[in-house]
Amino acid sequence: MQLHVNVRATRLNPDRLFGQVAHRLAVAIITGASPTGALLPNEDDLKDEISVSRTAYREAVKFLSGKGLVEARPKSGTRVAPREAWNLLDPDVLAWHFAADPNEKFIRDLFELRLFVEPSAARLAAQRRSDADLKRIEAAFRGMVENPPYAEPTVNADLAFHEAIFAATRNPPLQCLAPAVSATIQWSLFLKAPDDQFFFTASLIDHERVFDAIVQRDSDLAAARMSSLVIDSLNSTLGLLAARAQAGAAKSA
Amino acid sequence: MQLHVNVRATRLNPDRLFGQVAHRLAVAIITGASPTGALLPNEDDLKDEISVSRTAYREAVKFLSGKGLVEARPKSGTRVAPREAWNLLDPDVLAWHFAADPNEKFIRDLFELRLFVEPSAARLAAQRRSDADLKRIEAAFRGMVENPPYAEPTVNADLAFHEAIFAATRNPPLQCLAPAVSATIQWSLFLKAPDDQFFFTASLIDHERVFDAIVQRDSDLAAARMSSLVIDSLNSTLGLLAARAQAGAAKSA
DNA sequence: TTCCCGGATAAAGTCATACGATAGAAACAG
DNA sequence: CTGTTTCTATCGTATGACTTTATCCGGGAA
Repeated sequence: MQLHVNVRATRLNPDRLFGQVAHRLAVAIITGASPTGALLPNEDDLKDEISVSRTAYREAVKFLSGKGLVEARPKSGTRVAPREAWNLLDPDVLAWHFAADPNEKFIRDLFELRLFVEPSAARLAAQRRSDADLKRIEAAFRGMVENPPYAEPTVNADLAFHEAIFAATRNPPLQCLAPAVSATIQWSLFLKAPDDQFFFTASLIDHERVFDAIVQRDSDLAAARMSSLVIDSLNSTLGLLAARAQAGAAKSA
Repeated sequence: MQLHVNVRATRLNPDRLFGQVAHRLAVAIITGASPTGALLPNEDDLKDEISVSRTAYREAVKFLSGKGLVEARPKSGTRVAPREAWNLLDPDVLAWHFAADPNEKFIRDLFELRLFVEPSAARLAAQRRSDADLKRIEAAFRGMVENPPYAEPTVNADLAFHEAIFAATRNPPLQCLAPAVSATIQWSLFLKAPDDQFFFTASLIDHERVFDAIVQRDSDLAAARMSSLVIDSLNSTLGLLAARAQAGAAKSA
């Protein structure tokens, strides 16, 4: 069975010019290089900066404004919107964060959200899953087992596993949170220590236990086990963040 | 104290031409008038349809593509994306739904999500609230009490109440779910029966109990009471939906 | 017949230019 | 110093030309 991945992947087409411009602007905003309230380069000036036509630039801005990153007000200029206005759960916005340094608070917040949502999703999945859902979840799990730890197919299988559970909830708005879950998983990978065999094996077991509970249609068990999975994942990620912070401190000293 | 409302309100500027076009297209997509896979009017043909320049049209499409509603590919055309790709939690997408007939499944799904998230949010708020948060929540609650039932200021106060609780969680990604909660509240209003004094009073009591729990920093209590609030609200809304369905059936019969 | 390749083609993407409208600053008058 | 006017900068919209890309389709090779 084919793995379902990235149904709700990023919408920005990097092949297109406006997409590259949008990416540049977005990263500058998210890293804080363009602080809140800063005027974006004037639509005429930007020709000199990145030799691109006003059209492409404006379409990039429209794309970003839809996600709340910028606010274009006629005559006064296009400004970076305050962070409270950003749609942090948008797949593109989540993805752009990977171009910035890891923000521990943000990652913790995402895990916190995940801890609220994903156990409930697992509960619903246990109640509502069809056989097709089950196959899809199982295929994803096997993808995690059969590939080398932390390799790309393994990570994709991990993402597919969680996506499949969301899909089994039959709740489309809830499924829109899958990208946020994916982001935390990708952060773990991004931060991964070279050979973390222990955490990987533990993670596999966590996943298997969730899967079994869903097979058995035991909703409370599924929720509880998903909680454990998320907490284990959080702890592992926090460990990696701490290690990274230590390494950074050592280097700068 | 001023009520904080709509921090994360819709980003579409209805004064601008491209905004009107985006709204038109979005409503057609969400109502299903333009079904999945349908080609949007060709960029050249649309001049005849809605006499608007290609520029404005294209910017509207970019805006919608960022929310996953449409997908534009050279040579093949701009198509309506499948619903799984839509960002249903985006404030604009939620708002556009109000232009369509109420979709009971969608509203139930939103309530389900709310039931997973908002009690947890109330729990965090009880733990983390500052005095300023408390003032903001209280101001919103007073706004609900002091205005006539179902009047606009009352509804705004209701929205502000829930937004303020999300704000008190200090978790920005979680706060991004506030628009989804607001949407359910606005649906209740939208469907409201003329004089539903009973439900309104019950709702006030629910809100007061949540507020008290947050004041007392009793996180479990806050979560439990928020659950009750959401369930009561769900039941009330389902009742309105049923009444509406009955009325519709009677009319068509 | 089937398969692969390559050109025709249609649609979106990009560019340059022009003009309109208006928010906000600057200049000015009281 | 304050209120008013003028002016400019900047976004919004329109238009036409050109570029890029993916699909379609037909022809030639296996």
